[in-house]
Amino acid sequence: METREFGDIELRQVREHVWEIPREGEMNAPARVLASEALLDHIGDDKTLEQLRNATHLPGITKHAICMPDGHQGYGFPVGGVGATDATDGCLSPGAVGYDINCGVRMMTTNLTYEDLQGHEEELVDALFEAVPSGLGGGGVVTGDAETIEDILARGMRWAVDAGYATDDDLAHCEDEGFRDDARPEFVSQKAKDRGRNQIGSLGSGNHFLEVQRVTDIYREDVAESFGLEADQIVVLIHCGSRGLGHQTCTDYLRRIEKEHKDLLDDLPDKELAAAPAGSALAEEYYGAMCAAINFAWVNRQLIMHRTREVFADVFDRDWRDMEMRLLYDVAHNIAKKEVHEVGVDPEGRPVRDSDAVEREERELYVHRKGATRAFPAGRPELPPAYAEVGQPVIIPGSMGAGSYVLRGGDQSLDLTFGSTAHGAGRLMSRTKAKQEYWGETVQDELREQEKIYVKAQSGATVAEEAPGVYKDVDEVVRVSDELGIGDKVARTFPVCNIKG
DNA sequence: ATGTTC
Repeated sequence: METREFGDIELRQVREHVWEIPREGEMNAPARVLASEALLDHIGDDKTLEQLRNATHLPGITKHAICMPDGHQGYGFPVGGVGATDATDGCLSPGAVGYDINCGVRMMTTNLTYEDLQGHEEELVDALFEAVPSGLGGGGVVTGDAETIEDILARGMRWAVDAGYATDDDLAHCEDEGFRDDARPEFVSQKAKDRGRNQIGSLGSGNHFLEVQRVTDIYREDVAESFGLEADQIVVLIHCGSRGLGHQTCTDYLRRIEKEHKDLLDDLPDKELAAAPAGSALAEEYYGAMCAAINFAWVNRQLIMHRTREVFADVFDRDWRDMEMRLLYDVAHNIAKKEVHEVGVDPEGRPVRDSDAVEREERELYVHRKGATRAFPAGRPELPPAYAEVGQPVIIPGSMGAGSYVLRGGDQSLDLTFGSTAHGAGRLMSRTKAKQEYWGETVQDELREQEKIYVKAQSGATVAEEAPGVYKDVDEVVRVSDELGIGDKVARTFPVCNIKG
């Protein structure tokens, strides 16, 4: 069996695209990397593997710590990491969720074709840029008073329905129906709420964007039909998170963990893994606060989608309902969730990998997905009726020059990844390096002239940082997901208009 | 990712 070495870490190949760091020393489980040889070279290039091995030290980590094909190093726990910890005697880790709680992506379909849009690209990109708040700092679609922010945190997209920004159909096409019942706004600090108040409905900066795209390829006709996708169709992708509110919430709880659970931190190889013991008051409070920030992010994406419908109605002089602007799905890729999974256990009832298991039991776990997307196959009870028979849509954004993919949850995902797959292309170089290599305006000119992609951004520096060349090959990431059967290719899109911070 | 350096 083939092995690969990166520094002091040796990976053994289990089978194609599956690599394992064997359990040793203080590790509580082996680690696994799901990658082709080419992607593994990227993953071995930074601290991802060391961070993944560190993650296996988390109390109660079950089966494996897993790195998706687009993994790269993050704060403590790798981006592209999945870690399922026992919800009773394990831990809950803000570091394994990330700063941008419920960063995620949604796709809205339309009945427009690329032909309908051609000639209107500049008008559309200008109107979207005008209507959708973006960039660092404040300014949102709505400004919330103290009562509104509480309501948004508690009720997520249900608030948006009552306020006239969402329909029941939108709710039915969102992970968790756009609402986490476990949200506890009282555990979100006043400072975080104050930061969130004037950012309700705003894109933010960095890799966040809104993109109008056309469908170029269909890989599974029957699934695409269930998703309402066909070639040449115009769709809209919205990628953003919980802005300052989620960031502040993460910061608040990292600090409290350092103060209140120093003993646990001292036992971990990296303090940035920052976990609170399951069942502790702090774990319960963080879970309630994180769920509230999750609700905020869903409202954020909903308000941006609402504005997008208004802009399309203006530009094409038609009601958005006539253009059938429907939410296909909204997926979170920075979250933790209590989920029940079947795991193999040893004779003492301890979760072990399948090859060492004597029987299988259902366990309640905190599934941390940090830069990883839920990818549940048909049959999981969490799926909404629209996708119960076909599997959930998974949306994987590529760079602004490459386009994106729609997948559906694969039938191997529950066995391999606790029902997860990748979340994007993954960065190849740092933001600093990107700014040395690229100039924003040049990138925009080339995309427009060579690819008919219209990009408008608050900052030229952001365009340089997000240039297509700074990302890995999204096709390769998706190929691995499809071949492993964790997320199956359904359709591919290509950018038409892109706005960003 | 982020009122981009508590």
